[in-house]
Amino acid sequence: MRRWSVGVRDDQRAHQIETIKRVARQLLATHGSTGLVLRDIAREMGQTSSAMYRYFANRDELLTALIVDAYNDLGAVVERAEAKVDRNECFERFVATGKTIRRWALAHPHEYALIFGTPIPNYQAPPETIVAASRVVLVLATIVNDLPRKQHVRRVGSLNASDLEPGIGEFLVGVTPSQAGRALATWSSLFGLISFELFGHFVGSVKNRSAFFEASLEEFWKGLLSE
Amino acid sequence: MRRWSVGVRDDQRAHQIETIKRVARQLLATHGSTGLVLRDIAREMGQTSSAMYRYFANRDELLTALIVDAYNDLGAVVERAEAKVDRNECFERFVATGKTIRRWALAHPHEYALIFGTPIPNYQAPPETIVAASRVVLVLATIVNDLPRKQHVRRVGSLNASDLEPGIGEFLVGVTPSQAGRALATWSSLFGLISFELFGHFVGSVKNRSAFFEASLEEFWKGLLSE
DNA sequence: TGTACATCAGTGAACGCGCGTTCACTGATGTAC
DNA sequence: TGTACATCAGTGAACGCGCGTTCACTGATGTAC
Repeated sequence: MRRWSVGVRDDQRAHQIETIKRVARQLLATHGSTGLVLRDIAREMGQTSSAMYRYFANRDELLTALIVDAYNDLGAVVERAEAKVDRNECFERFVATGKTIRRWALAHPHEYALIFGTPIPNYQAPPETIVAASRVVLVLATIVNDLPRKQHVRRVGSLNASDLEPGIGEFLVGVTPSQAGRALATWSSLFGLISFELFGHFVGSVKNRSAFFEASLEEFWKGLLSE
Repeated sequence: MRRWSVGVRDDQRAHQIETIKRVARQLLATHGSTGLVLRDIAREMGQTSSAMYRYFANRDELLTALIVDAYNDLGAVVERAEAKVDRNECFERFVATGKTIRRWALAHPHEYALIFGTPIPNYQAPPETIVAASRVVLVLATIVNDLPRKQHVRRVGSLNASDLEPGIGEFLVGVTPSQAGRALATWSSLFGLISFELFGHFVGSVKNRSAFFEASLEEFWKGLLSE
């Protein structure tokens, strides 16, 4: 029978897992996703590559852990930033959320690419990533849910209820499917802007990326609501 | 001195280069960007891997060729589709452009990822890719340029002329920088929508992706113009 | 409290594989006179 | 038109390297009685 109190060994195990992931994130940041090599992580830690298999069954499991962590890290940072804003100021909450997502993306470009960039070939994301992924989405959804006058959320013209998944009603409450569609499009636009910037598609056109992002963010909000 | 008429050898050479790229695109489509392996391409062609070096100095050069081709293919397809629409119907031209980009992306997901997804680590895009990249952008710019009443293009509130690169004025003519910013944001939103769909971020929320895209496209256009 | 045993972390060598790239070469095709 | 030479496509073997993963093992740490 397993002891239910957490002993020294368990502590060290958890600590070691954290170290592996920290080093992995470091390599990710310096060498890109190609640099995520088990042997390099072990070398960096002064250990053998086979030691890694005490903590992760294989490379994909480590990758999953990093993806889940990235979603959670972004989620936590955004939740914290958004929570600081007056609950009644939905626009300010939206701006804080957007700016925080962008700041996190710029600070962790490779982790951002991991979760919002090209899917990794031959890698199937397990369900646990979906749970972690929903955190940021939930922040944005809550802002819409907290709007005092929901009828002001613009509809997406020719969108029917059947065009969206039924589950969407649990996230976005008190709005019509057509309005939910507008919210989805707004989020997609937000991440589109960040991806375009991060992946180099504003080279030669946008100079002051922060100013452009923040100005666009404001317009996205205006577009979400009807005057 | 080189013969200026193109001989049989030159024809065959050009044909061989096309074959290599075609096979490479096939492998890209079936195995993702990881599947882009010189040895596999050669094997598929019934040749030795070293034979590839008659046509491409190294793997990066082939990659560049594929990227340039992808941009040009997308550009050509979009140009053709957009040209079919009545020049006076700017909205219809925008819709045709957007729908064609999406259709191409769905038909060539890995080529789309190559040019609009996560940048490839340790790969520096040479200037020739930028030229090819500008074709699609130009189509979208021309639609805005052809608008009869440009004052109806919405401005991006707090955007200054200095926030954009000066060269933007050569693409988007007759509009203020603030209006050009709105156009840029619209394009970014368009590609954001496609990337979100392709990279799996609408799983669990959007069911009928075509309907959602087309409905959103219409809203993007409305957002571009003030009533 | 002490002892026998079980559990776990980490080692080091090896397996099997695949990669991009080089190089000396052969034979076919084109070119110059 | 014929011949000598240059150019080119493609071969096959090899280099050097790195990868994920396995496996028998050693020694330290925790557990049960």
